[in-house]
Amino acid sequence: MVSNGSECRRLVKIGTLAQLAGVSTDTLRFYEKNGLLAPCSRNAAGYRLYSAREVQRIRFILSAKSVGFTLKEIHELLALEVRREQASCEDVKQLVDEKISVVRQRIAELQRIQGSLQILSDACCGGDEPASHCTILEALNAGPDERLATEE
Amino acid sequence: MVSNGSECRRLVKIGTLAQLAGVSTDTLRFYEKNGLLAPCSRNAAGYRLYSAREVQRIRFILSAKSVGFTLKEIHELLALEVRREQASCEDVKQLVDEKISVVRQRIAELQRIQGSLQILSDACCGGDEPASHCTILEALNAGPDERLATEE
DNA sequence: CTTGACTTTGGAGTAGACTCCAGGGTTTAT
DNA sequence: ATAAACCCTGGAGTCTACTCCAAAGTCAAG
Repeated sequence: MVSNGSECRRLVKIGTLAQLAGVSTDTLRFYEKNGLLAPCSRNAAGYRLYSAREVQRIRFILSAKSVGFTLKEIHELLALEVRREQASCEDVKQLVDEKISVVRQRIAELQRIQGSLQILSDACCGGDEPASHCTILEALNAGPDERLATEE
Repeated sequence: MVSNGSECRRLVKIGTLAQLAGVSTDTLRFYEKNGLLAPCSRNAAGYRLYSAREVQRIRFILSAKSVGFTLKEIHELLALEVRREQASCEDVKQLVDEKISVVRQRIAELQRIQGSLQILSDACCGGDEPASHCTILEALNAGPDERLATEE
């Protein structure tokens, strides 16, 4: 189970990386084909070998994916690279700042949804309000005002 | 204040709703076919008619979609409905609370990404740090904990 | 040395979420 | 009253992101 070869320098094969990341080997090859995740090297037999860096990379990919970034967008994020001495620095900064505002917007959307779900949850069983009926749309409508001011 | 049964004053046709929401009419019909958004009625010619309620609904759908919910998940969110007097209340509450934790997790992911992008942005041109090179992965690393424990 | 788990490539198939017709009927502005 | 603009249905096509072979090479244990 645990590889003993101390010569291995922590390089892992595709199956191990797949298990670490919780995806299939097919998915890893698919990501490679699409330029998201290349093995750092191959062994004599042509087996893909991955280092800790790639473990980190696949985790980032999955994290970004879980919040709705497309593979193309993730590719862009991963390609972002600041080199202070280069003239392109300003361009990169602008790009990054655009991404930041996208992310902020998404966080705001999620917070709205979370708030509505909280109202929905509070309206249920626990509260003393006369609400006998509530959906997420009505909760969204109720918004920050109008209703419970109960803070945690 | 009190909205009566017939809110039929301002019914719009599919093209108008599409424009309001910034999607195509095809998309609206697609959502209808998948149970996400039905017109509140049809006119004599069979044209779909939508009320303010549906405007709100499509906006919620798009908002949820933009943060990575699938149409199936959105369907579930929209189906969430609390009726205090019903026995199902506890079940619904549990479901809602599960959704809340999913949303919280996504917010946390996005905040991590945002933090990394901010580091990336700060590393660029403005900062006084000796960083001559920075990627989002390195920014992620630098972020909360300096290092991830590689479990093995 | 054999067995079985693992890896390779390439290519086909699938689910989700649209997107784009074709061939018709309806509404509206001039 | 007629053309432009809109709407209808049904079905085919597209794109993304996998997922699943098949045929063959590699490796570790017994």
